[in-house]
Amino acid sequence: MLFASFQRERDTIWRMDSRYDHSQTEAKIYQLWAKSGAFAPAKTRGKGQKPFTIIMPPPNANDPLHVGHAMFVTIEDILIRFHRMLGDDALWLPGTDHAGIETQFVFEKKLKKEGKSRFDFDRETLYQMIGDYVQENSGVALDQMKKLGASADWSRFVFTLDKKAVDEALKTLLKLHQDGLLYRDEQLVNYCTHCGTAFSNLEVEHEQRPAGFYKIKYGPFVIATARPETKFRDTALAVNPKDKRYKKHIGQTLEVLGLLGPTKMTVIADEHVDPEFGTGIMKVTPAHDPHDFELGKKHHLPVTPIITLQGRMDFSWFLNDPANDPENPVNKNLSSQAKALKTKYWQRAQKYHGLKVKQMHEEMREDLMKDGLLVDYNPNYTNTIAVCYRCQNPIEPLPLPQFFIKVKPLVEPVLQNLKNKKFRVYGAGYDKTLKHWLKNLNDWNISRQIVWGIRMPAWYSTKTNPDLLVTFLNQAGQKTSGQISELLKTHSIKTINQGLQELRAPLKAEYVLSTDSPGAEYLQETDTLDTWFSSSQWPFTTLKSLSKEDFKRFYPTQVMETAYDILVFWVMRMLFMGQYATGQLPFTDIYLHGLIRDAKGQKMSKSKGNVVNPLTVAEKYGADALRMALVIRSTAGLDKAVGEQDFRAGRNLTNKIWNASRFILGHLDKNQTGEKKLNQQFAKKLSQTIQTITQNLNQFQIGLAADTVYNQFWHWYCDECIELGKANKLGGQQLLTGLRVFLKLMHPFVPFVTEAVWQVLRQHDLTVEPTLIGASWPTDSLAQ
RNA sequence: GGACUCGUAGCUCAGUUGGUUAGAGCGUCCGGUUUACAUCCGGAAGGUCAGAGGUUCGAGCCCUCUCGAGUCCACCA
Repeated sequence: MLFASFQRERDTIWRMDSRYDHSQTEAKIYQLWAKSGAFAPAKTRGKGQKPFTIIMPPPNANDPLHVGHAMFVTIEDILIRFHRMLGDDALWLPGTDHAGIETQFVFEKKLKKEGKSRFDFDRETLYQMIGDYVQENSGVALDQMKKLGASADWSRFVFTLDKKAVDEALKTLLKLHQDGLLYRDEQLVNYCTHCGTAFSNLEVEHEQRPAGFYKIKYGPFVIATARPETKFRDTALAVNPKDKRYKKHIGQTLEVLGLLGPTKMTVIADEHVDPEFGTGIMKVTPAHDPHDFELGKKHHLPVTPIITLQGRMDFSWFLNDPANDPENPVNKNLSSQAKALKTKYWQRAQKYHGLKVKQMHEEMREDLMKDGLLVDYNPNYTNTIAVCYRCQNPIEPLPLPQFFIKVKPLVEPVLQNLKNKKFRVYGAGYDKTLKHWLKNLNDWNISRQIVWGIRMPAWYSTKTNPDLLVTFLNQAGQKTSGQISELLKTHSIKTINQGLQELRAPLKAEYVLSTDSPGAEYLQETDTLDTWFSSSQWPFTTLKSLSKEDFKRFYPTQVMETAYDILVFWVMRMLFMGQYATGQLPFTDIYLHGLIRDAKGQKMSKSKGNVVNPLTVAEKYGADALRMALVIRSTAGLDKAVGEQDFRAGRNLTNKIWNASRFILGHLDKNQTGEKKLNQQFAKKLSQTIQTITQNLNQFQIGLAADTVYNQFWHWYCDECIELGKANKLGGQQLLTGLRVFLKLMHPFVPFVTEAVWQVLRQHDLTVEPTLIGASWPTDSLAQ
């Protein structure tokens, strides 16, 4: 039985059991690394040292790790350890993301359980509460990454809402503003009435959903629609200019009888209308349909919303019009028949007002039938609708003034750089996907109606914008809302600002963009920036927030490693934002890993109950086993099925490494010299293996490198060479050299067990390098 | 409708610029334990590399088509 102790580690006795027990080693090894100072690069870059920087994709600050995180930790740790051993100036910069919407919604759920909602608090208080909540949970993910062996430089940790990082991100916003690339506009935004915020186009999913399909009598026509509730605010009818059936109506203004009486509608012609679909005639609702909105712009139609931000029907436009009120004096001279009609419409509007869309459909169906306007109703029609990526509720396209970034000028240089191969994308065809996206990207809506995030630094003067709509909690905690000019008569601006919940500025409102308040009479926009706005700048805001020197030394970075499913959300945006803000691409190599699926290749989901918790696996089989299982034979861009048997195989490898080392150590004293020819062959093959693994890793063939080193170690070194050693055909020193080489080659993949063995070697003075994490990568000379 | 990807052993997947008898893990069968490891060792079965055609001295890999599976995008009201 062999005994060993850590060099200079007091009282830590290492017993080489016949089984490798990860639970006895991993925590100690991690501490050893931390103490050795290996995580951080040296104070200054050494002569001739190449930079190697990876900015970690920041996990959500309040989320525990899932298996996807384990994948990025493993791959990035492999790369960083490899380059650290190569002698590069290696930095792996960790951080966490505030994840605006995700986090706020988790917090709101918590509030709901306590019987509260976000509307019970002013935005400052709410922000503080969420901040405290995130603070409480933020250590979890970091500790878990350490358990997986992440050799990141924790001294350079950055959080997306750190003041310095925020300042850097806002500098870019001001630059965009100055360059005329930031604008405020009222467009149809993707509004989720359930989540209470707008989303960018990328955050909207399209789904086939059953929806009722209506054919409704519309004056002389019949129109087909799945959204009958918006017809009250239709502003035109559209037909294809080539459609013979309707040609004669083009340009006509017709009276159309609807559920609330007659309205006037002009028939316009547009190529966009498909004569084959439905009845070939389309109602135009610019306020609630993206295409109708475009059409409305083209034909100068008014934008008249009927659905509120809360997702309820708004008939105030009807109810506020005295002409519609049968009891109003303006209607006193009506005939009794006319009055009865007015009363019917008036009562309907009252009934409709405030209904949710779904209820509205039911009411309408009944009323349409009563009035004989419903030509056909198909309840089994399936339609592609936009749904919220978070809550899966339908997205309402609503007109709302928001801030947008013009992307075309930002994207151009990136496309050029892609064409000129200034950066590479590793991952099945995703370079093509990226190209396609860059070419077809729409302007980026960066406004979000939530508080957890970077507040838009836009300021509205209450003097020049008397029509700002403001909601705030007064000193007694009561909610008050109204136009600012009215509110200021009874409240001080200070009170309003302190209790401010929400500010809505009309599109024409003037604003000043500034990180500081331009004056006492200004109120700041209450919207926050899209989380991706700050993360798109992450590669340089992190480094800049640390120090000028760090930015200079580590930017641009080398590798961006993340899952392919956030290519367009994050990677693409980092490319164009980095290029724009710094004049340089933020990285040169993009490695996209696939998604981890369960053993049967099915997607992991909570509802299926097949979710693998990486920490549970790490506890059972060891972090090394988990890492190996995730990465071995994985391919960039392709999904990987991983299950219990893979973890077991990984665990078996760690045991194999442990026992092979145990054997070598126990047999060195026998001083075998071996046969010269076999020794030479051994040396040659060892060199070849080094070359292969090195080349694999340099070419980002990580799964192949893992597979190769696994097989070479197990089936060549152990099965063949050690057996030759037993027969005294291969020299003991040769085998020891081989062991050291393999420990080094395997270290990036299975860092704990290799380091544990290394420490035993060190104890026996069988290596001069004190730690494996700080050791040099083997070259094909055999002087290891 | 557009784009991308995949189809290799029973299952999950590798296969590095086209180059000897196509590999691994798990599973199956046979054998093995006097001391590195049964979390092991030796051996075996199992593949017309989806199909067809083409380029080539040579194709799992390159090209074309067909079939099958999946992902992403897309304005059919």
